[in-house]
Amino acid sequence: MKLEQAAKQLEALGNPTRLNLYRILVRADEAGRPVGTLQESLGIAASTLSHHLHRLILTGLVSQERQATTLICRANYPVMNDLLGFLADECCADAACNPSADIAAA
Amino acid sequence: MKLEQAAKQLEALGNPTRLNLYRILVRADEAGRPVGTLQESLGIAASTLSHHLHRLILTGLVSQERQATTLICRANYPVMNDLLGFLADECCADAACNPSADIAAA
DNA sequence: GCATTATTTCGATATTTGTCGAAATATGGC
DNA sequence: GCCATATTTCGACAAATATCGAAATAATGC
Repeated sequence: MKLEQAAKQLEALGNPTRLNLYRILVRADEAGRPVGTLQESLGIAASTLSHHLHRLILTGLVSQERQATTLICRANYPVMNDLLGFLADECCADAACNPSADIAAA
Repeated sequence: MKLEQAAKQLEALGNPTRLNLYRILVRADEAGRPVGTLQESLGIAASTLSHHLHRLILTGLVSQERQATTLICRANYPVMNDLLGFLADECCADAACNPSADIAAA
């Protein structure tokens, strides 16, 4: 069920620490960010960061790549695009999310 | 902080029952839905539904209007638009979410 | 293979969440 | 004012979450 998947991803983003984390990764773009520097930026325990990263990775929103001893984290844009697509298609069908089109739709 | 607000709204949508609920309300459009029919559609206890509705209302994603003894619930589109805007602006800056533009951006 | 650095897993704990049924409240009609 | 219907609030409880420090694992370089 697609709705379950969307809910999981929304839940993953629905935590201030994780949303901030995800935002940092998006801004890092293709270069990504090693886990270590993420920890410094966020100022949380390594184990806590690992936990949040794990949740983002489980939903597919973030991916990791090893480079020697460090792990590079990157935002997975296609997944976010799918999620935005779901919200637009399933939850904001047609003119519903476009106030100026309400009159035309009615 | 805008990020906190966005996280709250994402969290509100990040539960299968609430996402489903919100979807139903979006599809009901301007007509909205009384709490009672929502309960039938979702098949959950009235108190549970009330709890979920409360959370959606707290974030501004849903609003209610009294009509005699029944409460009509409606999706609040501008709030969803703001949220989508936040995701697009803060978290998917520029070409990041547009795969075809990656080459141009690099 | 050992030391070093990077990251995760483990265990613990306080807080939050999701769910229910029962009781309380609100609104309108008689 | 009382009754019927609609909805919320009140406990209660199991499950999930967020957080930490300490210990374990992974990977490289010597």
